Amino acid sequence: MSKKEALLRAAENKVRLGGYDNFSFRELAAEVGIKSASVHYHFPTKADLGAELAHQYTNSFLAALGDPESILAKGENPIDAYTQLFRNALLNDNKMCLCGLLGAQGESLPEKVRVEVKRFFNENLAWLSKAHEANGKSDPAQAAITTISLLEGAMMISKALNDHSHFDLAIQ
Amino acid sequence: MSKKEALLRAAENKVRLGGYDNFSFRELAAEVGIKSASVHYHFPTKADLGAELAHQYTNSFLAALGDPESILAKGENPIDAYTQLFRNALLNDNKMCLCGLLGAQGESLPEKVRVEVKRFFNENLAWLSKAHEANGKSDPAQAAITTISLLEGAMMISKALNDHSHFDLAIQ
DNA sequence: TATAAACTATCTACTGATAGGTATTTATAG
DNA sequence: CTATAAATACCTATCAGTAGATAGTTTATA
Repeated sequence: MSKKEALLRAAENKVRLGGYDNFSFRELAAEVGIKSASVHYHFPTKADLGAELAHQYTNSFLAALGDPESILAKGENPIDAYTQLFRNALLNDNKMCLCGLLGAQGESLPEKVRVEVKRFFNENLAWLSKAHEANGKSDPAQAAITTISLLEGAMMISKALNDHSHFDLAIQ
Repeated sequence: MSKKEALLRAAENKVRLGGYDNFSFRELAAEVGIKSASVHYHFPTKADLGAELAHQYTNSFLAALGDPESILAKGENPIDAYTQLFRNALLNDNKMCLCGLLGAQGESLPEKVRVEVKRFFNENLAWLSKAHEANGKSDPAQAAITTISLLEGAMMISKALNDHSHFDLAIQ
């Protein structure tokens, strides 16, 4: 793993635990074994790092999802697959959704970070609409916002109360 | 309004826009017209301020809700009343739920702040359970976590996308 | 020999926090 | 009634620590 990748992974951990202000170039540098000034070689500003982090996070998330149609073709419910992806993020990593946390912080973020967070939610809503439509839902757009709201909210509360059983109860 | 109250109101605005790190004693002091050192007279540490803020926020929220039984006695659905309280917080203030944001940041917060955030969610879940039970729901605890998850999540996404119509669509 | 990836050294700005001082008000004891 | 003590609510000045960022330099790679 390159230093640049290592910096992004270290930043992801910190942001998912405490938000955009929860990492500094000094901390990241120390974790990957370089000096803080060198972080600026890979990312000119903190906003650049944050934006690239959110961008990659969105890409990984979408890649892990695959296509709703092909999930359905395998005889699985794409909404269940989506729910499980969230559940794994919470249970395996024991961390918030990166863009969930950044979304809540939106007003205080640099513009280029906010743009990437918006992209995450727009792409997710599009995916979920497609999935609900494939499931024959009468109002796919409404079902989409309901699904992602429930999952993000349940994740947040489970983290706040430090009890993942709330998540499992919410998604029943 | 006393300086202490003014400090808490100023802090609430900042936290609801960007989280716990989004205010400093200097900023608060400047806003209410005192010096940053004087803020320490009212709140020994930043954690003390944060904890008192979350505590008062929870109290105000519960006070605004009233009792589920008495809402029902007026012929209204307590869950609708609860939903409207969230909606007003989003539309009037155009800000996140204080404890929603702090809950997501949970891992990076001082312990005494985290305790107050937990209190917010436990009290809200208790209220919602009572309300759903009064409505004759078969599993009030599950309905409660579902309700609050949906509302917190919808609020977060509406803020992230800067479009409150998502909230209204989600609560239909 | 050019480029990439790091370095050292330094800057300004801001953070929460503390020590110690100054009025003003309130409560208490002679 | 008054002198004194204490509490309230601020102040100035300052601290050590950390923040993001920059300029200029070195080292390694291809």
